[in-house]
Amino acid sequence: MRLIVARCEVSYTGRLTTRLAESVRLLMIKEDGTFMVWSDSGGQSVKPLNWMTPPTVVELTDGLVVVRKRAGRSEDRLEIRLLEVLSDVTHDMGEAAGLEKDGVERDLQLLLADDPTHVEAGLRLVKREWPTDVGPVDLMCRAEDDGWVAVEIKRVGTIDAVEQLSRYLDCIRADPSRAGCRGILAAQQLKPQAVALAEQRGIGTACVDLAVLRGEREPELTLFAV
Amino acid sequence: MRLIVARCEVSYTGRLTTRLAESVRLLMIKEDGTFMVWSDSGGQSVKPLNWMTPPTVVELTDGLVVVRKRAGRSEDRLEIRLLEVLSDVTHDMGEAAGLEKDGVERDLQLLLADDPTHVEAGLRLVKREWPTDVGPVDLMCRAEDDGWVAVEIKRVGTIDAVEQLSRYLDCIRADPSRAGCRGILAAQQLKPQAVALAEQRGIGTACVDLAVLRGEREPELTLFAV
DNA sequence: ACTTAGATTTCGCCG
DNA sequence: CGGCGAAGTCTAAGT
Repeated sequence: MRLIVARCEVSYTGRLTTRLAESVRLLMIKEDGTFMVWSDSGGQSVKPLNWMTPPTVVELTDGLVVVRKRAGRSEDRLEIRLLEVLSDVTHDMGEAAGLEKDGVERDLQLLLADDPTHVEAGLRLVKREWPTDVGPVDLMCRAEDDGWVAVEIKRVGTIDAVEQLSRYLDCIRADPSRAGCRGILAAQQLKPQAVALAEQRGIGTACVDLAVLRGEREPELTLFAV
Repeated sequence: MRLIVARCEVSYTGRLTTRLAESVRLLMIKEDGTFMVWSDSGGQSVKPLNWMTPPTVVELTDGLVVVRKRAGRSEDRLEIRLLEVLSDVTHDMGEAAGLEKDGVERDLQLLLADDPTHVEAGLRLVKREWPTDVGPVDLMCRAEDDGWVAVEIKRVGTIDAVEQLSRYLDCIRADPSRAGCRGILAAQQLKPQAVALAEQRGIGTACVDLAVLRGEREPELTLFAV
């Protein structure tokens, strides 16, 4: 990885056109060809001002950096005019170990499949990823009274999720044996509008806590965790 | 901006939980408190492995960096165990000039409002952002035969855009005087599925070129164009 | 190869 | 402050 701190001007032409007036910025060039321009305190804190994803061609000649990339029939071009280089270092970082994630929607689905009672008391799983004509429902369950219950799981429950579950329910209820199927939207966070629309459509909502789910999963470990 | 290159282990707990095994990485700390962890060639090239947006509290004590942030009732926490610091430099970048963008959807809309004939020959603008119950239509126009035409503008025309325009048309046509209103989806790039669905629903499509729009903006140039 | 859906999406506008 | 839509979204999975 090469890190250049320099007073510079930047212009980009590609899908859109942008310009950056003279200022001190960080140019970050990764081994894989990724190129980024960073300011210390721009508007969007975790996003580079300009960037180009691999595959790129980087040319550094006489106070001018040109980063190019073929984009369909045209070309993406990032041009940096270097007015003063304050620092220019390169570090070999070797092979990086990948990021292990835990707690995304997939995990939420698995945990709730493991124990659907967190969605509604008495719920029993029939099948995960139950297929319908318009896509798979996350969980198909039976309620305490043996009635069918379709569960859609999201990390954030929005109005779109209610629409999605509604489409599934239309399909599911087309089968007379499941005409009485209920629907529940389960999410870590439920938007008020989603709750309102769900209520309007007779769809239930359940707010689930990942920590609680996890705590119930390995009861013996919770004693030592955190 | 502080740039630390170090062999380190990273763990994050917050909305989800992640772990990074020992490896050499770049720690980037911006003046505004933004904290990022970068590898040289991770999977997602233009996105940090871990990050935290301001406001953050950064503690660097004895081979351990702890970045904390209040997140609702809970706390986001990023912990970096430093095993070997290879470099640690700080640069003052002063005030950065902002990024000037040109060529996003907004610009496309303004250019087409200026000259709707690029959507369809003979089209005349009646109003930009014409209100309906389900949101504003980008352009409301009259065709050469004086018939109403609603235009939805996207940078990339997807199936969603066709759905959106369909909803608008339902509302617009509810008024008997505009029952015959046509719809056109105008985009820089049209997805084949969007074209298919549009055709199915009797909605027109128009592929517009930003460069051509821009070139035709000066009337004297039109004489030589095409 | 293309399409669909998730993301610690982020970010900006507008109420 | 919350909801909604755009983004140079990106990325990964399934078909």
